[in-house]
Amino acid sequence: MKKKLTKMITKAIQCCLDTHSLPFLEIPPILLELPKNSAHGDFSTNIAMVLASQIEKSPYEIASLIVSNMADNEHVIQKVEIAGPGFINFFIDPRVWYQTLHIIHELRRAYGSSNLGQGKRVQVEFVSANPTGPLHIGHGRGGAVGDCLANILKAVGYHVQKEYYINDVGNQIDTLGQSVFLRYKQLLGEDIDFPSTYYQGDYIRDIAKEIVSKYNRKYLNMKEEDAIPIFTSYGVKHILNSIKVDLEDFGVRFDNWYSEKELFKSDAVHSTVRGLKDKEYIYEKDGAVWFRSTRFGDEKDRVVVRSTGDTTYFASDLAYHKGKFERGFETIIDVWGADHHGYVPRIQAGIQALGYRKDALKVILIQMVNLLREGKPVSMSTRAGEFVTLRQILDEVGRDAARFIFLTRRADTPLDFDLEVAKKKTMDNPVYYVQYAHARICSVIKMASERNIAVPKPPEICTHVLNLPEELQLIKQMAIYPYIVEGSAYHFEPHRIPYYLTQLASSFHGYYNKYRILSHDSDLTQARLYLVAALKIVLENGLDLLGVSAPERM
RNA sequence: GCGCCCGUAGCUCAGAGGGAUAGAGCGUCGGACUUCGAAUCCGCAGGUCGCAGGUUCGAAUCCUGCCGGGCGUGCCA
Repeated sequence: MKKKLTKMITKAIQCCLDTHSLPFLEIPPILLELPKNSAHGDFSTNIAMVLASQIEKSPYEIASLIVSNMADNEHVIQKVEIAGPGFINFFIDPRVWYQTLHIIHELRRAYGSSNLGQGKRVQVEFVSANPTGPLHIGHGRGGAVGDCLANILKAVGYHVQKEYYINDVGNQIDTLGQSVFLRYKQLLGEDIDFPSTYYQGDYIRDIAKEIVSKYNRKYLNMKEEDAIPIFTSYGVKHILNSIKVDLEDFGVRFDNWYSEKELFKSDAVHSTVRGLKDKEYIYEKDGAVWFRSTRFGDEKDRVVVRSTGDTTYFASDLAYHKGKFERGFETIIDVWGADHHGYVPRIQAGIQALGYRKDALKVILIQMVNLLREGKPVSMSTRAGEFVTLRQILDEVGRDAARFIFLTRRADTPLDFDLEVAKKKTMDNPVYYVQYAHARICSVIKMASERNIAVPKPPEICTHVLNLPEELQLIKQMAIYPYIVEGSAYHFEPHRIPYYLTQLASSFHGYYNKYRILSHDSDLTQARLYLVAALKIVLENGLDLLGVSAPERM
């Protein structure tokens, strides 16, 4: 519909140019918006005002010219008005809106999908928590956003891969191995002074216990430098496994798990540094090796090889991102915690130095989650090993509520997550509001079928009896769903989907309370069933993008 | 100090490539179930969009400066 109107307007302007009723000018992109106020029509354009700034004619005059030159061959427009400072408002013929019901029923699961992405390859990397401890609530938010974003991009026609980057080498991992080893010795009766810089959580002890029960005192007699690597890899494997289980239960499944260790094995880290050296982006100072990121706008140069000879995390990241492009992704998306935002300029400098476009990388920053219970903050201290894990959230509030709440607010604003509110089944918690709309529709359809009324097929339907303002409103809302998905993809903003779904559910609940779907009027009953069945499809598709279930009963 | 993000109703937040009269939910108060699910609906109240300038036909939205909050600013990850 939008495309049709755009085309008609463009033609009308072209027509004005041809007849010289408008002076020569370049036709700017025509923006059609959906007015908030229904008195302003179904679509509205400001094109006359935009043109007025280029030529000496009043917006009203230009608008009149455009309108009088418009050819509505398909009779889709019911009425056109010029209003306000020069808006052209279009009122669409209801028959056109009824078409969208047919489209929804025909496309079903595919309704809302498009080919915006044209099959371009995109990678979304998210969560990527270090395998040194269980996932916490912040990872949950990142997981929900990354997963949903990937779903949305897929829906608009990108070829998407979801990846988890495993930082399985480096200081933190070494510390993990040492922590487990010390707990192991402690369990076997040695008197141990456990350093405060080591991982304090109970899960470390659990891993040590497991090793004791499997291997008993075997590693006690071994030299420490031989034993610790064994504890390290055992710990990593164990923790990574529980991370996978948690994510699975959270409904997040990755296409690929990428190991930093493999990056070293293939010599990618060092060869990336060498490659940069050839381009003179690398120099030595104070015994360390530096990357000249200031060349690309970073505030200072960054170390890639420490004076100890160890490469930095940043060096790995350069190699990792280079590899992403080499694997054929045109766009790569990194979902990071906002506390890493200072890292963005240097990694962007990096990919430019490696010869890729700065905007080929999009970093989505996820703000922190404030965990509350009944309005009061829940204390969390990573160092003391006291934190609320994603597992606990899943057990307490459930996957659907957790995901929906994570996705309802913009990623870049801090989020208050109240455990008690998340369990409530009221409008504090819009998950159930949306799911309830879906369940209600299922219930109505079921009731209808018990009365031997099936959801009708398109040719049997008299959609024109759907002439209530609420019904047209619902149809129009469903009609914009594909635009919502596209906009959400274009701006990398998943939160638009839950917002839309809540509005859609609200329109439905209002309609449902005011009118009856099943009545003695057979035509009307059929038409309304057809309407709500379409609504059910849209709700399902939307919830599916969020990774939230659409229950038939609740 | 410098950099990034955020300041919208009492609270939590939307506001869709500048658009017309800035919207929801919660909370207050008052109403609606013998009829398709009351996890719902309807109504009332609530605002100088942090402040001050600028850009223009038009700004919550873009630019500059200030104020307030968060985060970052390692040869840590």
